Amino acid sequence: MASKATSIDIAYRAGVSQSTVSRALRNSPLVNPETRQRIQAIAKELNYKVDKNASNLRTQNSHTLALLICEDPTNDDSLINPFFLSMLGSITRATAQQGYDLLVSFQQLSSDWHADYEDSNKADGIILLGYGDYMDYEQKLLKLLEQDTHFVIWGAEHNNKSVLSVGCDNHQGGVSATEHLLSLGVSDIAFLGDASSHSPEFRDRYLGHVSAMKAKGIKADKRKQFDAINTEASGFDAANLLLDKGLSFDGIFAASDLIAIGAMRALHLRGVRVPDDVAIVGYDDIPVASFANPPLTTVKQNTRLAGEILVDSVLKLIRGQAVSPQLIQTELVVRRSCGESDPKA
Amino acid sequence: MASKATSIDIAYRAGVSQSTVSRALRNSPLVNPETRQRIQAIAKELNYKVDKNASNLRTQNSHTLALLICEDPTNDDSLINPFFLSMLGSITRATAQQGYDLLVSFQQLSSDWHADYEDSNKADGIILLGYGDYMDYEQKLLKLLEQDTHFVIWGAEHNNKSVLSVGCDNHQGGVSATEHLLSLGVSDIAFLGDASSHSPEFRDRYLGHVSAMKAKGIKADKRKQFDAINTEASGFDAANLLLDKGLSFDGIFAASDLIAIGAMRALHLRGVRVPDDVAIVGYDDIPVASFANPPLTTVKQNTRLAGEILVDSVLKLIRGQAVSPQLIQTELVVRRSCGESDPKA
DNA sequence: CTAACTGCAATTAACGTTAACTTTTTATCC
DNA sequence: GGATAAAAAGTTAACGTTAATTGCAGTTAG
Repeated sequence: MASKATSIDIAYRAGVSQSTVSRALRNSPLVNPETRQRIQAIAKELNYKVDKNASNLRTQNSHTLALLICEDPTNDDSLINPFFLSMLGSITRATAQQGYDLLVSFQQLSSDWHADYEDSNKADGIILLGYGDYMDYEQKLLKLLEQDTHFVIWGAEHNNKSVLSVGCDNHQGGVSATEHLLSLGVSDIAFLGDASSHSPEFRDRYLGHVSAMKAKGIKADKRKQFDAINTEASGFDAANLLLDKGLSFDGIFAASDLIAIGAMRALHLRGVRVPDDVAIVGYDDIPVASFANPPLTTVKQNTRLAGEILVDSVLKLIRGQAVSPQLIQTELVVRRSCGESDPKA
Repeated sequence: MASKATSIDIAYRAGVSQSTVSRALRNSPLVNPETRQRIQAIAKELNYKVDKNASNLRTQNSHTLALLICEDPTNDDSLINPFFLSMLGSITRATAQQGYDLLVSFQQLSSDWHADYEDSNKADGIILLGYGDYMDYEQKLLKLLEQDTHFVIWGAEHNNKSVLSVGCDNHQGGVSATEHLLSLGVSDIAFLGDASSHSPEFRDRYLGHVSAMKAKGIKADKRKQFDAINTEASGFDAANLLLDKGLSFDGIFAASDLIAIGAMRALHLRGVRVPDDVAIVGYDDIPVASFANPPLTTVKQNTRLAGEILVDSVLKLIRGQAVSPQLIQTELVVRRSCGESDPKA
């Protein structure tokens, strides 16, 4: 074929007007069923597809969502946080299920993404995926609000009530991880992970940990909290620091699976056995967790559900429907790293 | 602001015509530098962004690529092949680097994606990521060709010379994995992975294995090749089958890391020690590989480079520049699963 | 002093849809 | 059989750009 078929070509062949073609293809009841079928047949034959740009321009919406993944600038491209990748998968499917397309982008924090996607009509709404808070993250969120952009952020409920958020209940996750350790008689627990307000997620997990301890009448020892960011290397370092301090501990609650895995490597090198000497719980249930040695007990975030709710939320926002922040319950996945038997092995 | 600013609004404020605004914003030399600056200042002030739909409609290109990930239909959403996720990351970055947007989609094989993205002008070109060959995959490729769609596929060079492909050299990867085992004195090697034409990648790895053996005067034992698809469970099953057969072997070359990890689980349960009793090499170097127990020696596919080349290739195709299929060399990553010492541990 | 040129900006015609309005055709009712 | 409504189609005006064409000063050349 010479060039792409347009609705006019179809109209010509069908001997009707172009607008009738448009209506017929969108199954408008205003067109005779017989004509409609004829038109649709021709369209199929010519392999016609409505031009999205024209259609979007006319209807002023793009039927597209943008997913922005904001990460700490890392030198290695391939080391994207596995949890985010899992979310990416579920968001992609949820988006497709709703008949929308998905634009994916990893954001350098420096760029002014805040202005881009929706303003240029590339997307009808934005999903922001990112851990922690960055330099000018807040400012940008405010800018988005100011511009009436439709967006949802992944994470804890935001100070600004106008920011719509969807996140897992990190506090509850911290509680159940700690309760699990306590139920096994492990009560001298170290926490590996940043507990400052720079990592709201980690901090909430820590607070959950503290309150679960408190509920059992145990005071969490602040000296046994070691900062760590969400990488294996950072977990390795934190565990070494912990060991170096010479403090007692029979359990570790790591703020993420990557941290836990790094910690296990450190423990292993120092001759500390898991779970015999130290029980360890991670967080996220990334794929690696089940393959670790021993398989890691962890707090699972339901990424499939999370993706669906995120997508559902932006769409509601776009449609002007009522929405409120959502908190998803976590689930403890018991494997061998705390001494329980792994059902799989 | 009431509604989004258009170029007409800017024209009004600047006291010039709308088309002058358009030119000024695209830095056309046809407009007086002074006027241009004035216009750009106003645009910034009004937070103006060109409407992509209008612009794309007019210029007839979308500055967008589509990435279609075709996978075997799996029931669990989150279990996307980690190798693909890594590719996704690198493709995303490469696309952004070239100033393009990226639409990502996971394809159910049933759907008629072949017709969608480029025909509807949503994307200027398509990158196809998928393992193996599926039911009507071929047909769809032909359809794409027929429609003059700009697309690249990930994988081995295609029979049809018109199909542009980018892939890693699976044969060479198979050779180097096997050579490594042989260099360690391991020569009774089982191969876990489909070796039929349904999995061109795996088959090439197998053929590489066979030819490396042959080069040392050893005939690969066809009985020691066990079918397995790219999942941990499948590797587990294949290894059990291998053990059940009672055939001798002191090495395993797994067609993928997931297969290798499943196999290691099976070996572990049967009391076979890695690397003491059996050396094992995987393929892909997915993140899990380095965290496995013992860390897995594997053939690394350079995903960053692959992503760049894929993107570069479609863009060349779109621009009508000459392109030819590319084969990327692999790299052996030595860890402990073959008895070598892991530099990391 | 007119003709040709140059540098800048305005006009205008697409791009391929959708949706509001109009018009024509067909069916219905007294 | 003619008024009336309903069904089906046609006309036309956007949507917000870009690019080709035209217009208009001011400058230069013959």
